[in-house]
Amino acid sequence: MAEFLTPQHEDFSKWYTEIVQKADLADYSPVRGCMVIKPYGYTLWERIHEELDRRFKDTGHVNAYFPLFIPESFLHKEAEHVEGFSPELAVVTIGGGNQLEEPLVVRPTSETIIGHMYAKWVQSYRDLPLLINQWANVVRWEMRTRLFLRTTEFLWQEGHTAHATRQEAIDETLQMLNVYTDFAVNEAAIPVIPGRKSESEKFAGAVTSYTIEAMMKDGKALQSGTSHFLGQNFAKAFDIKFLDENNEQQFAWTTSWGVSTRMVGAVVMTHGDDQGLVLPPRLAPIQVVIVPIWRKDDQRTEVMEAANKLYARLKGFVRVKLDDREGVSPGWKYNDWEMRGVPLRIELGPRDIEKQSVMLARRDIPGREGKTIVPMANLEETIPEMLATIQASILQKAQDYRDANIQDVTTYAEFKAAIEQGFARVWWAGSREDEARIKDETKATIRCIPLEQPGGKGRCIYTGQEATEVAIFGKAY
RNA sequence: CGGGGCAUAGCGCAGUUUGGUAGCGCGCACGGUUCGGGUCCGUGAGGUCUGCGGUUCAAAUCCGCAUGCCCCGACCA
Repeated sequence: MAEFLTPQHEDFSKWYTEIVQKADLADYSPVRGCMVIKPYGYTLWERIHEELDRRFKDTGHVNAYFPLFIPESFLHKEAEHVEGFSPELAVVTIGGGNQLEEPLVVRPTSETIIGHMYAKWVQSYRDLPLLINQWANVVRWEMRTRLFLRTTEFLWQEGHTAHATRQEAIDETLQMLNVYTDFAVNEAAIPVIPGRKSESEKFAGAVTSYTIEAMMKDGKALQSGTSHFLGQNFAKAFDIKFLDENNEQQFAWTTSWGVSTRMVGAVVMTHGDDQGLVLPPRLAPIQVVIVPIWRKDDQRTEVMEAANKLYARLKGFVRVKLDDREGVSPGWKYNDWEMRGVPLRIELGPRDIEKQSVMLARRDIPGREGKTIVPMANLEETIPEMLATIQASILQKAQDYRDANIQDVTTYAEFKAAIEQGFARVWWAGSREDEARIKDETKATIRCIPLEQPGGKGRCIYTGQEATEVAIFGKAY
């Protein structure tokens, strides 16, 4: 068999670039660092969008839309925020042929303009909490870009909430982290580690940042969603004030949280194999593909009739596609749909029709072992069951892989070895500077301080001081 | 921004060293053959060789400048 795809073990990075394009997820655009999300990739994003949006609504949030352009001065109102984002801003200076009085930045994120609006909208504690999300594009002028993982323009959702009390805002921040974790595990089948960001890794302007960190198949970490407790930083910068029950002026407490099209990259790099994508059934644009098989013309009529009937039947309860392309062999189609990561394939030929059965092939188990013959009568039960099995199975596989590549280490030598293949979990009491030195020496950073802690005390891996928490280090995307 | 590589048909490349009618594979179109794991045969369409300037009888090829993209490093969802 010819090589259609660079094997993962040979060059994971190349594998990724190739599969994203070959599976029709995205293509490069004429503008450097930007991508075109193709229909198949966009449908996957739509599935992510739907599942997240459902969870946001369930937790009391509503959607709105804020403008793409932000007055440049807004960015300057929060000191850390401007420092963090200045290097990567795209700025519009000309409009309608005239130099603008004040340049407009293309939003890199919307805390500032939303802060400005919230200040207008919030007068009383009765106006709180404000629980708004927006689905939008944002622009960050990145040095190096990669399809889905880091592009100049990307799609995301950003939730922005304002609360009357500190505790309520903290609860919101953690609630949304839980929502992300739930989504990642139960929809994307990605076993993420929820945790807190270190000082140097936190969002520009946040008091505390939380993250869900995932391990990709090359052992590197991908930050797949973030939730920030912003304290009163933005409230003070934008004057979001309200009168409380005692008729006293208070600053609001705000949060923000986001998941981006990077999630698509996470799905690709968590489950994909040398055959191509492996999509979790719950997110897959196509869950089942029917490949008809015939030899002679009379068989063709018979098979296509049966295939069309089957398609009409399945359409009611799964996302199904009938591959009726002519001129390509069934074997070619198998490979083609495997590359696109379709979880389940139905092979339907004369032999099956005769026996009133179909051949079911699982994407997550390659070759003959993944094939079973099932009676056509039970497909309403068999297919959803099989999809659920696949979903559970790829989650388990990803979790086993991750667990096998997280090591608890106590010496710096072990640490260095551990981060060559995955994550290192260590006792940590170091400073921002210690973290920077480790990054220089090993390229690894604190991915997160997991919410789930072992308790007790230990010796800090770097400083040798007494430490009360463990941190997870890894090389990051 | 530093280092490296590349730019020739939709895609992947050869041709550039040594200047002389622009080629191969895949894909695409048409016809036939095939179809239970990437069929086979035939016919055909498709190129201002990234751009600008120079050398020359003659430039994809030599020289200069520019631009774009990819990979590796510092910043980042």
